[in-house]
Amino acid sequence: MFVQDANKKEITIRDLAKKLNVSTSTISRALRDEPSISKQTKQKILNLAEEVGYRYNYLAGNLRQQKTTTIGVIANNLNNHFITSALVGIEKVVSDAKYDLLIGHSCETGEKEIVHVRNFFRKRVDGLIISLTGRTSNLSHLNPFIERRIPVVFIESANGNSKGIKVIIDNYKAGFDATTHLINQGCKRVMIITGSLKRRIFADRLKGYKDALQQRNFAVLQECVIETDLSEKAIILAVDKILKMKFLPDGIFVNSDAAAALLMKSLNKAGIKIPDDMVIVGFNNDPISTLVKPQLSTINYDATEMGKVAAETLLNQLGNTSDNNYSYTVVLPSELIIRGSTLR
Amino acid sequence: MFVQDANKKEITIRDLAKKLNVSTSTISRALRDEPSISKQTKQKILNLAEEVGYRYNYLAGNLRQQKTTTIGVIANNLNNHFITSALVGIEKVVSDAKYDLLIGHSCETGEKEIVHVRNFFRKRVDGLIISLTGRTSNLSHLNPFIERRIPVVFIESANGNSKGIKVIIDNYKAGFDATTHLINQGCKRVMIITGSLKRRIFADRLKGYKDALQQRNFAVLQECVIETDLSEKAIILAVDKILKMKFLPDGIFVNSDAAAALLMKSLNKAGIKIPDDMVIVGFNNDPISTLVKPQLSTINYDATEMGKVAAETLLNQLGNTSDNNYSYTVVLPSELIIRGSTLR
DNA sequence: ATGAAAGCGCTAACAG
DNA sequence: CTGTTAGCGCTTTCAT
Repeated sequence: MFVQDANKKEITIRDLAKKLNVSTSTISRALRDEPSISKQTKQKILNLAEEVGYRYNYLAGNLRQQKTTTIGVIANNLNNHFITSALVGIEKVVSDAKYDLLIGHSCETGEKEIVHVRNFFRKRVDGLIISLTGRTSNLSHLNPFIERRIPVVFIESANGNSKGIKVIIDNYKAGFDATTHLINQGCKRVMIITGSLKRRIFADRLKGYKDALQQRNFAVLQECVIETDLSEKAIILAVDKILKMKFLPDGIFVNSDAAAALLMKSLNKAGIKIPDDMVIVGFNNDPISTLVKPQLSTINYDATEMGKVAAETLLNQLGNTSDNNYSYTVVLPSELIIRGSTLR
Repeated sequence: MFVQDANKKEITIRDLAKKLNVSTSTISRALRDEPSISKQTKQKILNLAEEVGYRYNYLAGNLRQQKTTTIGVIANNLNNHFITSALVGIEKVVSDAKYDLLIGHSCETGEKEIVHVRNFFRKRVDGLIISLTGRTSNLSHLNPFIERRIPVVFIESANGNSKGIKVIIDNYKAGFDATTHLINQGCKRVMIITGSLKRRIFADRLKGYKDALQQRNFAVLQECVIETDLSEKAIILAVDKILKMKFLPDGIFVNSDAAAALLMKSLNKAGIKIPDDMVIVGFNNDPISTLVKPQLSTINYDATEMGKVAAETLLNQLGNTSDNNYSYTVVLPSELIIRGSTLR
């Protein structure tokens, strides 16, 4: 019985047309609810379609109309609370707008990013949302999109002056605020653990960190800037490095909450007490930041909202073939949240 | 200059055919590297295609071949470490196989699940991977897939005897092991905080919990089974409930690590010490389980591996129109990990 | 308000 | 090894 069903031929508008003795154009128009078709014929057609289980063939429709109603998302790291939260926002907006969401995972590797970009281009997505990997410096793989004015939105990953729309927070300010807070808490030796400085967001935060120090007449020390990929391994290594330092830092600005939590745990294990011996501020306000003890001070911003804005911005761009408005930046708010890890 | 590019017409195989004075079939065959075409013509064609920037039109090809090379995934909750880890595995296998991944987020609501299932059916995905919401009891929306023998894989959400492939762990055993461990740690009053019992996975764990108690001659108390959606709010409510109990539990089996971590924090706040006053075992071995103090005992299994297996199983099913092998269950290993939260 | 006809870009059966 | 032909299922002029 099931096998029978499996072999059932799909109903096409031609079948409907035949049964009702009208043309396929009429069927097509009725199904799309065009005003030119009379109420009665429309009703007849809709009823029959329902009855025989007709399903619209997007393959054919899309070919005819040369569009896919599909948005591509390329995530640099799906094991990341920020990205998945942003994805929630993107999915909501995109699916509410009746678009489909194609997803690719670059896994922080440049080659995979390129493969996915190419693939999405060939698959003719109507737009692209991308969070660049830390290793991406050359964006030429995006040229096919840019040349054709297919909207590209960079989320949380503005990269120099590339074309396209950037949705970010003010990372300079966030870095400045976090660092200033540490200084205000009495820190004399503030360290920063940053992600890849190839990524503009981290470079901006670092600049904020440096300016905050200089404003208070603190030297910016080479050894107090540790560039990592913020992975578990990298944090373990960073801890080793810290513990071997002649002068321990008394405050650390860590560019991710997950990394900050891990750092805190490792420092604890080495006998360093937070916040008594050292204070720590994280980034992102991940759920984890309130589950560790002490709770983490952090920079908060709404990742899901950022995803929504990215998707809305993208949808607004659709059909825009002019050069105007193709490239701009949206800056969303962020704030410092002070918790136990910096209070003593 | 860019605007010019934007208006550039797409090259088709017909264009290539004209330029080289061959037929479109030859072009088509050459591009697909069919052996029937001579090396020379192939080379000529490939060169020209490259030169003029030809891009294959999947819209046309897919229509012609009546397939999409697309897999749909419907996630019940993207704010969930298990799901996103599984997604990593799925994405890897699917994209390695040159398939595309369409994603939908049901957000734990049955209606959205239905909408996405319908949409993916109409979009003619070649297969579907789904993690059901806790509210899904009726699976009739999947019938269109099942009737046509389009592969459906349930991940971490076996539901009764529905058709399709299930990829799960032995939740009965996991529940049994976790509970037995608590009893072995001296607990006389073990509580379980479970997710929606409409979901088979939770029902199975509960069964394991009950059997473990009975095997040791403990009564199964109604008040010691709290059914929730494992959300933050629900856990806060559960804590209230616990604190008001006449006899406090001395051990709690919580069906998610995130919930367990939050529970631990709230109990701490109420002056209850873990593991001294109460021991806790979580589920999933989320990263968070090692970042809280004490570290959480938990049930470990590999979510990414589960995603991979789900995707591989699905791809294996493609093209199988027979009733054999359409429905079966894959059980992956899981294990209890003992950490500080149950050691006293 | 409806129909006829052309065609989106590709593939496949058949012929040679 | 290559060409001819027909068509996948839909939309869209242009008629009427």
